[in-house]
Amino acid sequence: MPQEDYSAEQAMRYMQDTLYVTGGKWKLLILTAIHAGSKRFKEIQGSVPGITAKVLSKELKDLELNKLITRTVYDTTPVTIEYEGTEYCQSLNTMINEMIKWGAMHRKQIRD
Amino acid sequence: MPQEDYSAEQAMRYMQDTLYVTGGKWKLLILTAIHAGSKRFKEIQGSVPGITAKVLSKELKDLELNKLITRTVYDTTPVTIEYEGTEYCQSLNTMINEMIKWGAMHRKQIRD
DNA sequence: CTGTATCCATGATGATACTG
DNA sequence: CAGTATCATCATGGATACAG
Repeated sequence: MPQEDYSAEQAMRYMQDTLYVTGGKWKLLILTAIHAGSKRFKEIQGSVPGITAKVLSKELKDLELNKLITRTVYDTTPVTIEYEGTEYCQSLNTMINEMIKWGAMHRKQIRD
Repeated sequence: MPQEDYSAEQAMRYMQDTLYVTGGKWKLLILTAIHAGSKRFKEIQGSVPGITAKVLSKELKDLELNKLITRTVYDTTPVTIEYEGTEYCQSLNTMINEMIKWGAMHRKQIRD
């Protein structure tokens, strides 16, 4: 039984909060892509396997609403749009890196 | 731009692996409940707000298949069944704790 | 390029009742 | 207590076409 910093009820609420913002099939994958350097719509779509434009569009809006990314329109011809993680988004870095690390470890495990 | 331990493609694959095992609406909440000490079916159902017996039953089977929990039948009267995290499940502790910590921080932020 | 609109299929979930 | 069965509903996502 691990010692926790929070009660079971608190832990549950906080986990729910985290999942509310980052949960679902795509958000963490999109953040991973942006985290890794993708900025343009097509670039992100290329990085996230299987995502369609419709879904990516909706998810980017959600992330923007939650202040995790910014959408900047550059007045070039044709217009260029860049998505970037906000400063606040960086608070997710530790968590995201832990998830990636676990996935790497897990992949090793199931291969053996 | 943070320095990463993995290439963008690797990071994406590993994140996908992690989400494959722990993703979806309920798995991390169930693991949080078990992590916090819940063992019995009803206990877990009581800890995870809104989950139905049908869904919990299915999710517990998935988690068992992925070797994250064990299901033990005790031959009492009436029969007692306990779910517990495996040793392998403990490798998720850091990640889960980071998610809970982030939720706690985020809740503070949005309150202000 | 960066999306939006529409239509449709599917899987996930909810409600309720029921079993060993 | 610990689930399963059945039916209905609903959100998610896929395919395709189209727009600024």
